[in-house]
Amino acid sequence: MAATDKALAGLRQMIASGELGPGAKFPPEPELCDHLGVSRSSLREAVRSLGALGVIESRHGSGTYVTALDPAAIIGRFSLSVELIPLEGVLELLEVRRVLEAHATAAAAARQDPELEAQLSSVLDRLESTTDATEIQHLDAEFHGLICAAGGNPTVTALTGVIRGRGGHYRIFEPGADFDAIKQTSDRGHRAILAAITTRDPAAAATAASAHIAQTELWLRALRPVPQPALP
Amino acid sequence: MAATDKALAGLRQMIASGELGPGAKFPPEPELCDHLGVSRSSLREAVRSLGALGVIESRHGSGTYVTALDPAAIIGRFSLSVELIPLEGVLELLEVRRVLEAHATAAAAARQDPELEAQLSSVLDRLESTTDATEIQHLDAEFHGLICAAGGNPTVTALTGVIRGRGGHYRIFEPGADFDAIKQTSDRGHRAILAAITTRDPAAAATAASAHIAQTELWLRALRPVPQPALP
DNA sequence: TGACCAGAAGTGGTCTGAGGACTTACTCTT
DNA sequence: AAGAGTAAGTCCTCAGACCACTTCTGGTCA
Repeated sequence: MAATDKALAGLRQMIASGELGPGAKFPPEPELCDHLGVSRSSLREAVRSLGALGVIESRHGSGTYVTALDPAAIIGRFSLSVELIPLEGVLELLEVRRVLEAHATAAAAARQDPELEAQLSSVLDRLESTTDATEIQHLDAEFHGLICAAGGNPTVTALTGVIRGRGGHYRIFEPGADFDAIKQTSDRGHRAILAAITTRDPAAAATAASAHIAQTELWLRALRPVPQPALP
Repeated sequence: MAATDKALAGLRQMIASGELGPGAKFPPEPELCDHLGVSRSSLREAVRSLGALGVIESRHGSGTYVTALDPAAIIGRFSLSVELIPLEGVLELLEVRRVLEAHATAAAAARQDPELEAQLSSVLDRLESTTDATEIQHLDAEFHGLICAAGGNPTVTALTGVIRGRGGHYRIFEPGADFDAIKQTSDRGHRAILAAITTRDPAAAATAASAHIAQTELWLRALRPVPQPALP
């Protein structure tokens, strides 16, 4: 077994066995090297691997710790890889988002939360009054993010957020021939979702959300823009 | 900006910009070090990070390559972190699986594929005739995996597979007082799913799959076994 | 007594250099 | 033309040194 793999397995085992729970601190690097039987370089590469996956966190000068192992945070790490997925794969991911977000939107509609409805209405007012692509993207993310959060499952919120972020790199809302038509269709979709939530109709909310995202899928399929995602 | 972060950003940028597409080969390590302005240690830690995320693959003696950037493969990498998530988080993830698998099962039912139905029936015959916990787990995974694959979205298949794998670490089917009752309920759930698929009823299939997984969630909530996942 | 500051110890971050292990391509032999 | 052997290219691992940051400790001063 390769040295780095040995270190990786050892670190994972320390967590899986319950020896180190969420938030626990690992021994110092030299001690871990002895314990795992690898050099410091190999150990550090293993630590980086688990760090990229959101399982371990190194704090300079302080130590190395197990993260909270919160599923939403771990899924958030996916954005590093999802942002590099080509368009073909993004379409597969959008189906996941469509299904999950329909579910979350239905749950949000069942909650009967006037404050949420006021927030959403405010976001839509701002969204409908702008034509700036970046602002559209941010407000769209806020709208859907608020709804997903109201759905009550942070994991769903994180997962849909990652996928939405990837889709946003393909700029549908570039000023162009179809801009007005696309924008109007999008705005109507958002209003339909809000209406279903306001009338506390989960089934209608799921349908509206599903249709709205399906529309996005159609635009992406049709546009097939140059797959050149912008990094943050 | 820290050295490793600089290397990480540089590597990602090379992929995101389109300079290196899926399957492309990176320059040798010394050359990359020059280009990115970091030492070999830092570069290698960055490569490991992207390797853990399924974006980059290093082949000993050959070179470092961009992976196929296939979303299913990238999601599969999640199992390394998901397998360490505590029970509380697993319940959130199971809701994701329930929603996605209901969707995939409905799609499978709409496909009208006699060969699939024969395969599923065979798996259930074997599943119903065993009481071995490990075999139950494998056959259960095969049953649900076949259905998800028939659903047509590999990303959904990968995602549900990762979550199912995590849930499997909690051994519901340990021989005990409730074993027979649990096993019978589980078997009935599987038959209900297969019946809906055989009668080509997507709505019934979605409902049956959703109910079956919801039952698993209930068992996990009730049992709250010692969270000691087994590593492969 | 309390707050603040300086130093010391602990810990991760980075760099350099060396040798080993594996893959690949080439060349020579049969 | 096929095979074995060789050489070049590349990643893997280790070791040691030094730097940067955090944390704790002890003392000082108001």
